[in-house]
Amino acid sequence: MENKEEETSKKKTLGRRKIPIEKISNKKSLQVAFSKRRGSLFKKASELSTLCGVQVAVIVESPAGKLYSFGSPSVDSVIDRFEKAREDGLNSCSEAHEEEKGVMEKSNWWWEDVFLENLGLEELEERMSDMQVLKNNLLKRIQDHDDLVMADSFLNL
Amino acid sequence: MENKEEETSKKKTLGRRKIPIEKISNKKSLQVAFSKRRGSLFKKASELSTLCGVQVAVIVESPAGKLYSFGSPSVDSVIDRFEKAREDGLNSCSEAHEEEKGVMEKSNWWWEDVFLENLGLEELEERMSDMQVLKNNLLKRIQDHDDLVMADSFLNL
DNA sequence: TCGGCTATGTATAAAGA
DNA sequence: TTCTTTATACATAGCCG
Repeated sequence: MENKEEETSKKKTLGRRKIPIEKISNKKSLQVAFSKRRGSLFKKASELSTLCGVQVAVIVESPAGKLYSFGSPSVDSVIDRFEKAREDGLNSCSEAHEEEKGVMEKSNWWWEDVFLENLGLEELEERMSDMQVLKNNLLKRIQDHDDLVMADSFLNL
Repeated sequence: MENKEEETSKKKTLGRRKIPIEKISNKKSLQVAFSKRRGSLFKKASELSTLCGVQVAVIVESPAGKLYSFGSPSVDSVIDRFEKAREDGLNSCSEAHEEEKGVMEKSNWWWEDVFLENLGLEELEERMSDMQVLKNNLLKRIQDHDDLVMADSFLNL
């Protein structure tokens, strides 16, 4: 009577859980967290800009290496001011952030379970486009290794 | 009986109030809100960087016109990448404040969970090679698709 | 400006659709 | 991946000192 929830005290979810601020190991979780937090960060930046009437610029790299940005009124205008201010010297304050990259786990599968069979033209072309980005990232990484020999042979991609 | 808190309504404060997202008129409040939110924004940026192992840069102007920034690993490195990426024109997506948002959020990124950060040269080249294969599959699929569409349109004629 | 406090608004981890 | 739901963690407006 009183304990209407007694045996059915099965909470549908655990609700938000506390997580340590360190690189998320689970790829799926990391991707989801990235998307949500990137959106929230941009939103916060937008609010700060509106509430205080100030310019703001945010640039973030995705786990895949793609760059996303938000700027009010625009990223470029803020960057210009930043660069200009840095020349003049003393009217900017910055906070650095040292961090160590966690060791990425092995993953030699990639698109093992990627099926192209059931995709529409639009999706296929979308992936073709995405692959272009991935290719650029790969090339960039390879060049970082200061060995362009092999890379050149793949430039025909 | 119902208002058990009536006489002892000793709530010290009203707690957080909801405020509209528009420029704060009261100067004092604006200054306070700016300081708090700037700190929180930087903190969020830092968390995103750590949790997802990605680079982040944030630049904000204070109500007084001073510039504050946060970057991981540094504002400059991220700006450099941003500028460089813009030259290439391909791998960056941005949102302007008053413009339409979320235009480029549509791609599925099936390899979003692919991390190139800590791979060795050999692994990178291996993936480059794999990508060659995938590209061919993609092109073939697109070709097949086009053929089907072509065939269909012919039938309809 | 800089913190501290409180009550409430908001962000978000997990899981499922 | 995107959207929804749920419960909880975290952010923060208004006040004080």
